[in-house]
Amino acid sequence: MPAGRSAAMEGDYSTRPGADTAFESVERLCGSLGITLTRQRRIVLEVLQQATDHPCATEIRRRISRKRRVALATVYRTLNMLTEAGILKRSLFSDGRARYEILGRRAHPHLIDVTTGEIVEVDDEDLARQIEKVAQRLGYRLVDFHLKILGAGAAK
Amino acid sequence: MPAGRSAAMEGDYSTRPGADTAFESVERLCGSLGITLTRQRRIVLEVLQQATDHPCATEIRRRISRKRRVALATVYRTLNMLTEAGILKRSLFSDGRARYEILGRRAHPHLIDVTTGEIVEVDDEDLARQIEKVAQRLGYRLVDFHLKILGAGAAK
DNA sequence: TTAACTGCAAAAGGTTTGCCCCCTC
DNA sequence: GAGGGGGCAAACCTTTTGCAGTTAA
Repeated sequence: MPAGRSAAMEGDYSTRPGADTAFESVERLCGSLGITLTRQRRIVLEVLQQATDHPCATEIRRRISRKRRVALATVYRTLNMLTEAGILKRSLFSDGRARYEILGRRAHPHLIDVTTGEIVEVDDEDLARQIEKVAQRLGYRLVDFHLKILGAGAAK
Repeated sequence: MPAGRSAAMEGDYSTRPGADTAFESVERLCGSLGITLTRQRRIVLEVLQQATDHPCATEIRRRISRKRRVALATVYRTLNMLTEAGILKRSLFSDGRARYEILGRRAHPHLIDVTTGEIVEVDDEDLARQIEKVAQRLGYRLVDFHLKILGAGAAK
């Protein structure tokens, strides 16, 4: 099991700038897809909206349960529904748990520090473009990609 | 669950050219790492050597059990040991099972046809180089990468 | 003989499902 | 009163582990 995800795990995840606006757009998206935004689903979305990391189902529930209460099964059902609807993105990391994020922006790589387990989001337009080109060359239309770069920290 | 992995699942996986030589080198590698190649471990390696796909633990055992017999726990223990030794590479795909391949060559992307579930191996030196550069730019030394490109088949 | 390895069965951990209640339309 | 959603607990599936028997150095 990964060692150091202390910061995020302790619960002090901060708010992403512009979260409100994004939430409204997700809400609209759900509406247009015919997904009823119940209390529980809204709560799950809120947690993901506020997260700056990629929480798993139990972690999402843990964050919820500070104040409110949603059954774990409901969290899973919500995550599955929203993933199938294309609103969330599910990623599998090596700890065996699925982790989720709002599919608000383009697919982006994750860099995983193999020494600490820390996950860093990467933004690189060139890389994304090149991946798209590879898919095209093989005769496919790029739908999405999952790139995990495992790196050893330059730390001393 | 993924739909079409019919061909490989039916068991008609073919032999990779040059498999014998490669097997000897794996065997040597195990020796130099102090890993005893028992009957069971050799069988697991043989299956992986002959595979052209990326079988999961139960699938490996299924292929074994045509003739011989290895306990599933042993398959798992072997896969873990060889993965930790750096001889195998474990990849997580979206069906929740870990799949394995012999780490004989450089890390390479997988293209997954989202319509059929088919997995295609991709070779692209430029892409690999660019991923390495990204890691370096962020201050890491590239250890490995996992790139899954999800594409929609150009099929009619 | 000791240490490593295997098999079996049970346990573990994440995820899904069945069932029933509740709420809404 | 029909239908969808949620809670709870049980089921499921992959993977791990404890233990006892076996093999090998």
